[in-house]
Amino acid sequence: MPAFAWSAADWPTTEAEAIAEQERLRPLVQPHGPAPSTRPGAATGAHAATGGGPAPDDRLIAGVDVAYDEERDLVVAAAVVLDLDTLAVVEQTTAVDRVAFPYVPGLLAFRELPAVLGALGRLTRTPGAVVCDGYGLAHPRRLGLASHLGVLTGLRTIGVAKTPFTFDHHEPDAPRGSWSPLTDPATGEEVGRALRTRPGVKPVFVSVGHRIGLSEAVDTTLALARRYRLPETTRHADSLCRRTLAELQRGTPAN
DNA sequence: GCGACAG
DNA sequence: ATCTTGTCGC
Repeated sequence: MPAFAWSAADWPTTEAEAIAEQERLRPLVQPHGPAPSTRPGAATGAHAATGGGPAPDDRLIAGVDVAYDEERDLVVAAAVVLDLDTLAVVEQTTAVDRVAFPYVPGLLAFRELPAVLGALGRLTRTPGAVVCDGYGLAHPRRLGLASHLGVLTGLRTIGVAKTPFTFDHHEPDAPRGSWSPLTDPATGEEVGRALRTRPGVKPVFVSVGHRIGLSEAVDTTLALARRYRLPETTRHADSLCRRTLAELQRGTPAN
């Protein structure tokens, strides 16, 4: 899945520019996405969905995550592709980059996506969907990390966050699979779901990224989180980017 | 102005 | 996210 077409030169530098970019991309998010045969390309180009690589394989699902070394201004991203049936790792890649943006609630995508796009671009296979560590439509301007990545790549994306952010929810019932609405206190609308992936354990927060519905996003999350609270995709991506950052630091001791 | 705030 | 000790449990 060759590198995606995006120029670092156009990446927002200020919060105002970043917010303007989110408003520009927001209308490009697709709820369920057209049938494969009529599916338009991503916002940046006709064949952006695969970056010019192989067609998406719905039997595969990817997970992405990043780790930081704030002191050296470094960010390491990891992309791990799993077989949706066996949850076996099919392929994994990493990418190192300079931190391109500070952490600002609501603008997380500008901090993490450059490196994530780099890792995804190194994959040989094209997954049918990508699970992100964060939110999708559940966002102040309805363009969280997951939705943003989806619009940029054309790939189907899902957002699975570990905390409620600024949203409201009631505790889901104890059984695995139970869920309750995640609502935006500002508008009252349902922006996602608090989902119990493990009996009696703190829920995860699922929201739609791009080209998928909330129910399917929830089903996919449950399929990926059987033994642990978090999806296997994010667990693998998390350990890989941390491991990579650690050995990178080991080779470049403190200055 | 103050508090809250994905990762 | 990262920092950071010990502790309970499979």
